[in-house]
Amino acid sequence: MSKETFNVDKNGDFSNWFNRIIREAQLIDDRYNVKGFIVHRPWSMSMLKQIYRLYEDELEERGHKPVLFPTVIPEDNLSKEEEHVEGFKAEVFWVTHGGDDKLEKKLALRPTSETAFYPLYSLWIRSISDLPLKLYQSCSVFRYETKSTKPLIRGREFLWIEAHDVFATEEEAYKQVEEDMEIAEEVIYEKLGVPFVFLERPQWDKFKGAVKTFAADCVMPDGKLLQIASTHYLGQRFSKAFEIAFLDSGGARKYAYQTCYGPGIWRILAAVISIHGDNNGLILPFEIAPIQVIVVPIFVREHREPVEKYCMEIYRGLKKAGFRVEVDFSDKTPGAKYYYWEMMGVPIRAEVGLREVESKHVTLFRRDNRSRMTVQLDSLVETIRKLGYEILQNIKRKAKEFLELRVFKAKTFDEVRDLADKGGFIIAPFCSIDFDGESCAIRLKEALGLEVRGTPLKNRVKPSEEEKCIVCGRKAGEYVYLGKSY
RNA sequence: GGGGCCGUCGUCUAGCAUGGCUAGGAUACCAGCCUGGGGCGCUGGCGGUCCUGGGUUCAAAUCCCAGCGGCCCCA
Repeated sequence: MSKETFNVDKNGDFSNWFNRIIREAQLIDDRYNVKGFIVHRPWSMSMLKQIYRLYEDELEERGHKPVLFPTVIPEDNLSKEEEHVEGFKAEVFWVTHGGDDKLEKKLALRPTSETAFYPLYSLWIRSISDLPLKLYQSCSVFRYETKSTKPLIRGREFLWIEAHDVFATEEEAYKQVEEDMEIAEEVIYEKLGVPFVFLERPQWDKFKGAVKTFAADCVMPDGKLLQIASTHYLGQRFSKAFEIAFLDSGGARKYAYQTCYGPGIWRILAAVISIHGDNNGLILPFEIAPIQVIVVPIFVREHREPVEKYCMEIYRGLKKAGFRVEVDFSDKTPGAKYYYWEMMGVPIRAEVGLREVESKHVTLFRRDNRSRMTVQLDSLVETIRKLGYEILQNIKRKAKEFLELRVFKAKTFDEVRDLADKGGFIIAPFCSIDFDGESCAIRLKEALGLEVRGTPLKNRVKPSEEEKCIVCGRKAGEYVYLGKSY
C-alpha cells in the first residue's frame, strides 16, 4: 500500500479535511493576522477568476452590464431603507477617521451595495425607456461577523457578484428572479457540478429590505447546508426610499420594481472543493482548474533529451488547442509529482517516458476515478477535450447522488427528530413561512437545531387537508425544507 | 449568544506539571552527489522576537493578567 501525499479522511472529519486542504493545496493563507480576512493564493485566485468569468458571461448574455461602485457608503445612504439598515448595522465596519481627523460623516465599508447603487439609479432612471436597467459588479464586501469565521465560507471580507436590476413592472421583476435561478443552474450545477436546491426563504429569514428572498442551498460533506447564491424580489421598497421612479407611456410617475442577486463566489468555490474532493485532495472541474493537464516526464539520464523534447511537443500541441497545460520539469521523482498534482486536483495527468516517445503515444491519468489510458499523439487534443467533459459529468453525477441520498421526508415531529442528525434536508409539513410560522421555527431550532430553509420553487406541492404542522399541529400550509446550516 | 481547547523555525512537534545548560527533533528548503513508470538515499547548510504586551521572580517558552489569532462543541 502506497503512502499518500494528503490522506485525510474527508467523510469522517470533514472540518479537518477542509482546514488542511485549503492550506496544503496552497489555496489560501489564513495567517494574515486580522480575524476573518484571508490571503488568496494563486491556486484559489485562478479558480475564483474562472468562476467569475463563467458567471459574468451568463449575466452579460442576459443583458447585464458591468459597473463598479465605491467601497464606502455614507451613513445617510445606508439608513434610507429602514428594515435594511436594521438588518445590517450590527455588522458594518465603519471608517471614522482620515489621518488624525475625525470624519464628519462616518463611512460604511459596503456590507452589500443597494444603498450605494440606488441613489445613482434615482438619477439615471427618468423614463420607461431607461428600463429595464441591469447592472452588476464583481467585488468584495465587508461584514463584521461575530460568529466564528471560516475561510471561503464565512469571512469578514468576501468575494461575490451583486446584480441590481430595475423594471417597470412586478411581472418583469419576478421573471428576473427566475432568470437568476437559471443562471445559477447553468454555472453552479452544469459547469461546476455542484447540485443545490432553490428555496423561497421564510419571511423571518429574508434579506433585510426585500419582499421575498430566494436562495440556493447545497449540502456539504458533513451534511450541513451552505447558501451559495440568493436573489431577492425588492418590490418598490427601495425605489420608494431612494426615489427611483419613471414616467410611463401615459405620462404618470411610477416607482420601479427591483431585484438584486448575490452569487457567493467564495462559497461556490468552497462547495466545489468540498463536494468533489476526496481523501487524496482536490478534484477540480475541468472548466475552472488552473492547470487542466499536467505533463510529467519520466526518464533515466541518458534518455532525458528525447523525453523532454516529446513533453514539449505535447505541451505546445495542447497549449495551441487552448488548454491550460504545464510540464513539471522539477527535480522530484515521478511518484512524488503524481501525489502532488493529485492533491492539487489537476483533472488530467499525461505521463511521458521513453515508452511513449518510441510509440508516439501518451499515457493519461484521470484524477476523478484514478484510471489510466493510452492514446496516440495525434488524437490527444480530441481525447483531452472528451475527457474533460467526461470528468465533469462523472463528478456531477456523484454529487447529485450524494445530494439525493440526503433528502429525507417526515410527517411528524418524532420522525423529524430521528432524522435530525443525518444531515442534508428533511422535507416536512409546516404551518407557514409567513411571520406567523416564526414561533414554530424558533421552537424547532431550540429543540433540534434545525432551521426552516424554505419552500422549493420547482415542483412546489401544497400539503393535503389532513397534514399538520410538525411543531404546532395546526393545519400545514407548506412542505418546508429543514436542515442545519453553516 | 453560551461553553471548551489551543498558539514554540515555513510545516508538524519535544520541552511547560515541579521556572534554571546554547529551546531539541522531524519534515520542508538550499548546495553537492545519487536516483527516476507511484514519495531512494547520503553529506553538509539555512531557518525560532517560544503570538503580543504587562506582571511575579535572582531567573519565564514554562506561573499570573490582558489583548490578538485559531480550532471545536452547544443553543
